[in-house]
Amino acid sequence: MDVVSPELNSLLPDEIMDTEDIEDVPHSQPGTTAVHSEPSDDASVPMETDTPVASENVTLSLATSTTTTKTTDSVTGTSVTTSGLQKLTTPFTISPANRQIILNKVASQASEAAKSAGNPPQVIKQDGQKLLVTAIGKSGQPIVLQLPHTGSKPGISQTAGDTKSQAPQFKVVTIGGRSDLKPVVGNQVTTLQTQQLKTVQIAKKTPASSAAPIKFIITKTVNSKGISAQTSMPPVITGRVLTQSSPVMPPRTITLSEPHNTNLQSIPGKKIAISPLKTPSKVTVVSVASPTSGASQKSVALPVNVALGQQILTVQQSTSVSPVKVATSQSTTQNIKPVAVGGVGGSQFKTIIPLATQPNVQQIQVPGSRFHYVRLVTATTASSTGQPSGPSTSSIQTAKPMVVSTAAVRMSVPVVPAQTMKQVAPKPLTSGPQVVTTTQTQQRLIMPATPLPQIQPNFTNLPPGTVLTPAPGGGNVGYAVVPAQYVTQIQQPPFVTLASSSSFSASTGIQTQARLPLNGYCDCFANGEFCNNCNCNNCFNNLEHETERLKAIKTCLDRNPEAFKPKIGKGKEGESDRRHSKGCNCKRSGCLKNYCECYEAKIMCSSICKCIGCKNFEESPERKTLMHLADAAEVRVQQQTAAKTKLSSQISDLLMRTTPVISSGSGRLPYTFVTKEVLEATCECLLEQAKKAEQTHQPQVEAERMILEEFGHCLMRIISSAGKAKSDCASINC
DNA sequence: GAGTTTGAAACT
DNA sequence: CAGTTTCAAACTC
Repeated sequence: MDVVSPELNSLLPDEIMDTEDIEDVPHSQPGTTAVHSEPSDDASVPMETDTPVASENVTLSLATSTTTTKTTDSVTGTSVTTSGLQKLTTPFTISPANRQIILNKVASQASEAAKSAGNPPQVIKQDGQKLLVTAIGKSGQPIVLQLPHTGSKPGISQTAGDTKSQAPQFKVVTIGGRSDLKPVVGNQVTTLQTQQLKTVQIAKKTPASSAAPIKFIITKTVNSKGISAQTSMPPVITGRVLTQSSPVMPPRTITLSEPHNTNLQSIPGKKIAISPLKTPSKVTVVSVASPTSGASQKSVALPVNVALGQQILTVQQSTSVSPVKVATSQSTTQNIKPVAVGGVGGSQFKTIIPLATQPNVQQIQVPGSRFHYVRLVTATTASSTGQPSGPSTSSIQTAKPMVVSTAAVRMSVPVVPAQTMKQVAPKPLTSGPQVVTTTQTQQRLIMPATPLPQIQPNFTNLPPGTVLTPAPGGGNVGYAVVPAQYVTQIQQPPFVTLASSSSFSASTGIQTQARLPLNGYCDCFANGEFCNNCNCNNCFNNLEHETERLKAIKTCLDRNPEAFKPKIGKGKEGESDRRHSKGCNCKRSGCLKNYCECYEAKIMCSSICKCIGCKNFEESPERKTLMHLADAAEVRVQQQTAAKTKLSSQISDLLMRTTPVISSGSGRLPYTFVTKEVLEATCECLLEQAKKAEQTHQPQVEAERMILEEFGHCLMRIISSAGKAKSDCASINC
């Protein structure tokens, strides 16, 4: 069996076309109802019908009401059942010959749409294989995707149950922007099991040659129960053609025209969330059921994950023999899970409406492409002729999560010792509480950073209140360190730690755990710390209930050995990146809010994350924007701080410099009073004294003394004058 | 500070 | 393993 039709194989990227793990919808009625796409070029018979027709014009009414509408081609008898979404009716016409499908939104109700089943609103000329994409909820023009003509002869009918019949490669992708659309699970009788959709985000690092990161969204049907008459979905391919070698599956060449030029990409607000570094961990395949007879019916549902509240419109296509069937019976009850893939500008919806009966459709998020890619896998039992590399089996294969070769994707998530933990080296245990000096200023109870099978015995055997301190060169193993505030308790007689244990001596770990705050899972407990200054009620996460606490710890570790491991550890060996040990599971925050543990830890989401609509990857424009904003804010704060500091410094310096000037009046230095006039006067005085001594015939020594005394008098007068001037200025300034 | 949103963890 | 429930943190107003 060819899991992937040759056409699709030639159209889809290699990594997308990796079908090894793609789960296919099981056939409850193998060989009778399934319509299989032929790998060969002969794919002219898209519908299961006993009546050959020259042309197959199928009008489908996509009703979004709660009722399910099934339309039937008047010519071929092909009926299409749509499980509706409210207030959405989209009739369209299928022309298998030209392989075009046009979807146009109409405002009619579901019933009207059903009535219009026999009235194809549009007939497409049979001149090429096209895939039309329309925007549901918008009046935009339909998008036409041109598929390469396979050369098949249109109009050739296949009998029901013909496993070699080729489903027409009709690809209809409807993209809508209604925010109020919600998936409706009908109450009608259905032949399909309730199906659930999930999103697989395949992340890979942006290839160097790629202009933008590629993201894949793969949808698959999760059918845990057998479904009668299920067929795969018709292939719907959008997005750029990618090539990527896969270690599992050989590369495949895609020849489909690239949808870059389609209107799909030009639809505003269709930001597709890109999940980086992710493998197709979430795959949802919508089962497709095709009735083998008028009574039986196969439904085709194609889920599409779209951005921001986009809803999935499921279309059931029945290929019943009866020409016209407008009924709400035999509808498919499907649990369609809307997936918000991100984006901006409000809720939008994308709907991929499968028209063919067989192919499985997988929505793919291509990192960086900002568009949804849908991988179509045609489950068929037909001969594999023409199938380039697809597996050929005799039965429809079960779709499995696709494994995409993403060499750049970091897969392993080794957990390293807690970053926030204070690692201490074990000390030889002795009896009784021990208090050992430590370099840490504040001791905190630390849980072992490693899985504690080795530590646990010693840990549990530790006397309550034992304090372990790091030893020089200690390993990475963390041990319980009692907070400093509890050291006093420890140093007290042992009754402190055993006081309450007797009452719970028989309590199990769970019971003990239940007594702990928040069932033992408060942050303090999770962090391996005692509760301190918490608002816990009836808190047992303290030293007084150490026994119960240790039991609870043991219980937690038994249940989850990594319970006390840090969530954020280092990446794979050789990688310096920090990674979340479990990965986040964000759905609505886009991993760009602190709700996301990855984002909160300022790390990128990785392949292990299960988030939907992730934007927390390196190439994410949203993340870059946030980072830029954060950086800008930080820079701004730093600049403001620096400016304040500088200004303060400048003010201080200015004050320091301007003080002499300002106080020049009152704080004038004494030497400023020694002016030229003062010096001349002083010199005159000294000369006058010298003359006086000469006239009196005083000895030289006496003459010098008289001159020096006069110099002293002059200085005294200068100082006196200066002091007087300062006091005068001060009095004036006041 | 109250109400809402979100997602991890527990639970089924 | 997947869906549901719980609830505290994050977020908004």
